[in-house]
Amino acid sequence: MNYLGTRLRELREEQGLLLRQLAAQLEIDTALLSKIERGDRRAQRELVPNISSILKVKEDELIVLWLADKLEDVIENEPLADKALDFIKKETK
Amino acid sequence: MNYLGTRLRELREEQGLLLRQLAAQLEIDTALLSKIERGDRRAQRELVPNISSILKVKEDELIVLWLADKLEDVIENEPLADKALDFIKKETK
DNA sequence: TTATCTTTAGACAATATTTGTCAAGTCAAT
DNA sequence: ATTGACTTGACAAATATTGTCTAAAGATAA
Repeated sequence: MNYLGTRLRELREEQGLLLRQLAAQLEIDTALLSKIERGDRRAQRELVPNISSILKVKEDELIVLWLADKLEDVIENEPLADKALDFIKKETK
Repeated sequence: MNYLGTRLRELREEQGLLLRQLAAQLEIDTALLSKIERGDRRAQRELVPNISSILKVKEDELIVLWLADKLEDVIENEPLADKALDFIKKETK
């Protein structure tokens, strides 16, 4: 899964921006942005606010997606993922 | 939070084992085991099955705790943690 | 108190993982 | 066939994590 990257590509295309244009604004390499959108790399946490302001979308939305990607990285291929999620939801409440 | 380490210490003490005894069986350094129990280090994923067999507790229980610790590492200090957890629970269902 | 045993702390080393870069590649449209 | 947009793969650089060693702290008994 790649929630953030998928959403970024969607937003970028909606706004008719090229990878290199958005990459330039974010001051990152075009290839890296391509990888982020495709889920080959994760965006740095600090990049998310920049992205949200450039693409004019609520920061919270993107942070949730970024976190979801990170959570997925932890639980992928883990049969007990669901139990762990329940556990932690219960614990942190 | 340190779910796994807390539980390990509990189990080890119940069984009257010293750090160095358990560490020896796990073939890890005593100081490292101390850190794991105290949450200063995370156990390696592959260690969990060994631990469960030595302490004679169901592997699943410890894996859930290990995963919970890892999930916590991702969401700690994140105000949107709860939303991300909900999101991913919904998505992976 | 001192001697001994267990556990912890801290600095550092060793490893592993993640992120970033570059150059070359594909693919579509012209 | 050239150009422009994007992707890929190998590698480098940067970060993060895990492990080790030594000394210190804490407890307890002699």
